[in-house]
Amino acid sequence: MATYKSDFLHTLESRGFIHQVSEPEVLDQLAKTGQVTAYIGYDCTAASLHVGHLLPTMMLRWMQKTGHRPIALMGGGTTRVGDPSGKDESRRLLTDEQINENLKSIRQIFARFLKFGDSGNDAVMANNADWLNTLNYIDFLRDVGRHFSINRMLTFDSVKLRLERQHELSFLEFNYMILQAYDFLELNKRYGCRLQMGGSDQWGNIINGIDLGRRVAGAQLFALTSPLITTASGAKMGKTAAGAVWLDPNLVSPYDYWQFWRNTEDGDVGRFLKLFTELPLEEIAKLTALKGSEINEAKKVLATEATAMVHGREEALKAEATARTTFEEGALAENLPSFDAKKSELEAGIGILNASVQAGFVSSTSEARRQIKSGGIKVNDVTVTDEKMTLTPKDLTQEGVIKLSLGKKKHVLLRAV
RNA sequence: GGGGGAGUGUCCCGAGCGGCAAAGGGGGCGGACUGUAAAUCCGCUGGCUAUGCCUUCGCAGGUUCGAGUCCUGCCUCCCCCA
Repeated sequence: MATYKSDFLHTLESRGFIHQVSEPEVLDQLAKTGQVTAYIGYDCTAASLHVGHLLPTMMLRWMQKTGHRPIALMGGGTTRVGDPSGKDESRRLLTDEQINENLKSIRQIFARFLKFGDSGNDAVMANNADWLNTLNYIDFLRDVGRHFSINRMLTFDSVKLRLERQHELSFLEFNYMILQAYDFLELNKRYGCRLQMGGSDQWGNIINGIDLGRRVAGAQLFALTSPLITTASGAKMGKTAAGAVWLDPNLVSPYDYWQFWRNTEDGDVGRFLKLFTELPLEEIAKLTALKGSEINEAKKVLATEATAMVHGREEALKAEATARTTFEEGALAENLPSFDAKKSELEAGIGILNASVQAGFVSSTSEARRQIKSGGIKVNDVTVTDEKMTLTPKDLTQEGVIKLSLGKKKHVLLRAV
């Protein structure tokens, strides 16, 4: 890889964000001498962003930090179509109301990463529904459609794979790549946007936009993609048993978010520190050099930094402290997740099976039974052996709570109210 | 339109002579070992008021003491012919 002269590309490169860049020298020169505007597209199929969105969002953040202007493009229009890339089945289509609601809540999450506004290199949030929804079909075909070769489109992986595997690919989905190319063109017109970034699977789509821009507007546009992130042991990143790791504190608490990063595999710590925190590289190098179990210190730093980015430093430190008391001191931490139980019910005795379900770490009493059988459930750090056991006021600790645990990592407090 | 094939445990893939809560994987969860890691090994992986009861094999009926398995109709997908 070339060594970049611009802060922007140099930073991305040295932190491991770059997979492919089109015309790297030209882009580097542009970024060095002036302000570049770039965008990344996000779909709005969910009401929150998750860990998988973190990497592209960090790219936007670094962009802004190095003096350039980021655009977060919300796919309010394209979400109505669905990207076929890498999927065998069509995405379910969402209603406009759903899409708009999702947009609203996602907007708030973005505000934590980027400074939005109207001046200098303030970030812009655009929504492609603004231009896609009002498209006139005939005009679009004539102005844009003529530049796309079906022959060529059929060779793109996203299409080819679907066809080879004999899976359905509707015309609607087939158009996705055209719309995405059009987005690039439109953002170029509206904001002078010249660079589109995205995951490596977006390369083909981005190139389409570049071609369209050259043909229609005579613009020189650029592509930059980031590598696909998997864990050292090959699993997809950001998935846990409970599903996606959301960035919304109402969906995944700061404590759980901290825990997610704390449990990073050894082999990923260095890479993740570079990608998901803003610590200087020298410091990361020091942390990565730690051997054996000392690497746990690096994981804590990763967890706290990553959590601070999304939930604020205060929440991050609180999560760190809670983890320290719970795991390292074996003591009871007040800030563990908790749920309430009525005092009267507790006096009558709450069955451990039901309590486990209420605590949220098992989904049925049957599962609770199984966990007890294999020694996975603890009350106040004592393994439960009898599934008929009941919790009573006697089990309350001095702090007035009962600590329920599943396995070694999941702890929930029952509070009597 | 004609001929052939497929749809299985609501995470996925996939076996299944009429006795089936249904083989085997993957994934996940728990246990052991560790360092809240990985790898490895062991156990579990429909629900419930639980030595029993209830609900599951595309959908709806039927045959049978008994149906994932046989029959009929329907839906969806794929292949070949038109």
